[in-house]
Amino acid sequence: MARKPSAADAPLRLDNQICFAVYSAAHAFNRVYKPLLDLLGLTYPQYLVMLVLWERDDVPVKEIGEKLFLDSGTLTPLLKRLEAAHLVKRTRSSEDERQVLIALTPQGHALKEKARSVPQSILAATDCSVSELVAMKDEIVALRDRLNAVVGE
Amino acid sequence: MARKPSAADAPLRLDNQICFAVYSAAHAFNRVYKPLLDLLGLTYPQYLVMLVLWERDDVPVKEIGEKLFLDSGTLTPLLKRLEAAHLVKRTRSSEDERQVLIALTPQGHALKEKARSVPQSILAATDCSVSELVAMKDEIVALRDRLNAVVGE
DNA sequence: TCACATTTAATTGTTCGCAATTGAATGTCG
DNA sequence: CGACATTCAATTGCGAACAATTAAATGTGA
Repeated sequence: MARKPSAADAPLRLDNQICFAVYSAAHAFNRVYKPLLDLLGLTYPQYLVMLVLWERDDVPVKEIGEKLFLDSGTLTPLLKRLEAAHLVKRTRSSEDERQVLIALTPQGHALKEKARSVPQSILAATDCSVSELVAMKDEIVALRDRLNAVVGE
Repeated sequence: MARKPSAADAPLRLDNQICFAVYSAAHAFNRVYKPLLDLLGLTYPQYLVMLVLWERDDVPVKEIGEKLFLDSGTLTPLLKRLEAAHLVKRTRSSEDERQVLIALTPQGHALKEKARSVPQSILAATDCSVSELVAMKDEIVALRDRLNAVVGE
């Protein structure tokens, strides 16, 4: 039973799975980012949150979650760690007391300058042209959005 | 100080990051897999281990780790959970007592048949042609391998 | 043979990621 | 206005993921 490679098994072969490609590529990115982000004192998900805040400050947790596809169970402890590192401040909104607004501290703002060298280091590690990467990124985003549409976002 | 959108900020914008595309696509895949794998009683990483074992049985932990890019810190507890679920058996190799060999139980073997419908459901969720997916997969794998080469695998 | 390095899993501790629940604030509808 | 549902963040519990360390088995070289 299932001793020799069978054509019927092809869909279950690891190397044929796009999702394993994506899964393992995500981990590979993480490993490349790690030493760069260690210099900033950030983990990769924390870096993503900082990217959001460097674009727009004073944002409710909900909005960060929508941009990063993460929920409060992930974000609440992560944001508390960023607060403990003096990079953000968490304050309950006065208009709507259900919301918690996340604002950068001066140190959080300042970290942006140190982070500017990161994307270029990553680009070098990919050994790809910018146009290739943009094309791949657009394809992957389109795929992601179709997947999220199925789950029902 | 960084009030209006600046061209210098483009590399730090979330939407320009291929790695966020990959990261968020991996999570999107996970969400699509979840209800399918719940029927098998597996998590996604556990499913990956089972894919490896369905291809070749009686494999040392090390080899599973190399195929999935995971280390013993991740695999040891995961394999213990698969053993607790009666899907695999862990036995120390007699030739080399450092190695632990992972073998499928009859239930582990049988689960392969239930899993055959999974890849097709995923394919449907992507709303892509097979050839498109194969092309993307190959690109992503090539990128992953270049990234892993930089870290030094 | 014996000291030493290497290999392999297991362990410990920290951080994600998510499902499920809780509790407070807000919205809605009769 | 008042019962009810909804929204939002926090919390709890579990399963990854990985760095760092440990311990045992094996390999290597003097």
